[in-house]
Amino acid sequence: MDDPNAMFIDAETVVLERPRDHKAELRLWLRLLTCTTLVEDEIRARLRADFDVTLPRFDLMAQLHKAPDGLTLSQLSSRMMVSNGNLTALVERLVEAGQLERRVSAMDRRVVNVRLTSVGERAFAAMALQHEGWIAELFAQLEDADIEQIMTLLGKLKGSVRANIGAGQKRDGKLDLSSTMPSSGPESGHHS
Amino acid sequence: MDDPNAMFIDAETVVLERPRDHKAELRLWLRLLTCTTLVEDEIRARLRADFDVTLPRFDLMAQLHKAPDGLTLSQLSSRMMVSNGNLTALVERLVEAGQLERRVSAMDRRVVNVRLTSVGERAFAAMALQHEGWIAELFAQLEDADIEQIMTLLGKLKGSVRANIGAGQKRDGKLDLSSTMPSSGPESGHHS
DNA sequence: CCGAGATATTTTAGGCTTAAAACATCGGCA
DNA sequence: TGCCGATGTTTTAAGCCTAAAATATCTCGG
Repeated sequence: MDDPNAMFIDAETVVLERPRDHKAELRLWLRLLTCTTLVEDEIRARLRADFDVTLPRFDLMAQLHKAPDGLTLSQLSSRMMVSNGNLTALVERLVEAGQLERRVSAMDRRVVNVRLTSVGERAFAAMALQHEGWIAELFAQLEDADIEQIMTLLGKLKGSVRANIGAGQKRDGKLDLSSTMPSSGPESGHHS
Repeated sequence: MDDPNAMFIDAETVVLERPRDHKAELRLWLRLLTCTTLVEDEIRARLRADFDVTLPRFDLMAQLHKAPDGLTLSQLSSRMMVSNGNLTALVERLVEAGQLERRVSAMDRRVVNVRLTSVGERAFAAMALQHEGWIAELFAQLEDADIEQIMTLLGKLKGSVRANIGAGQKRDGKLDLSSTMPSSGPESGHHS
């Protein structure tokens, strides 16, 4: 460690030898979060002002719209990426409002199936039309090529995150089933 | 629908004459939201598991860490992009936990100034180190060039969204003050 | 000095969110 | 048949979040 060459170590070498810092990734994450929050808050405000509906309710209706045969609560929670217990009250309020109907499955009495009523379907159609326009408006300064590029890069990001989710969970002794699942091994070859 | 000229309208014309559809923008928005949610949920879970801290608390401490002289509640709410009333309870809990201290400004008794205690500063330092590593881990499959590219494109997106925020508020008869404001948005200059 | 607005924060009412525990039901199996 | 572990949903406790109203204080013109 008293190597006389030490005095010749320049900035570049230092960068190579020190644990690499990851400020670039951190900045990217913060920017991603900012973009999402900006859009989300604006859409939330407009949904409220024009339709008196909250974002979670709109999201729930959107999922059901895409599945005309209805969905179970578990399917909903997985697609909306919210916790299971969350849906109970959310669905309840929309049932009360007449926007959707809920019925216990005949096959499996644990399962609750939910679908839009025709009232809910019509209400959603009107909101979805506006919503699409709002997004287009907010994104107006992006060229078609920009959109395609971000889609691709975010696709890569999504893959990276998914591949590394749960990787840190070996810290404690909890069960790790991910290695038994297709395509999401924590050690799935990553080289950079 | 039964316009006799309809038979002569080709696909290109239809595209030009119909309200353009914006499915590409919509897909991009959904992907953006997915990426953010994936990262956010994972970071939230790790902060909880390793430090027993919530994401909003971490965010609050991060803002204060960047401002060693402390911040007012208004500055905090603007930087964190959350509503003002939200902060009262959030700050209160962290004060109780000894992580930060709150004092009424001597200059202006409406103003509350908040800063990290040395305990809070140390706690945050440990968390921030881990946090940076987690983000790097989740983003590991992105090359340096990818990161730079997404940063640029998201910068453009951010600009687009900011430029169009509030533009849709003239729809109904409600008061629109935005045109009388110097420039809306959290980053606009403040005077105190 | 006074009062009208402006500004900073807190309070209120309602809703969203999670993790974890509780409850209900199902399917397999001895 | 009777139990046991897995699965689907609800409940609970705590906290986060917003919009809007209420409160407190400041600034400034008269």
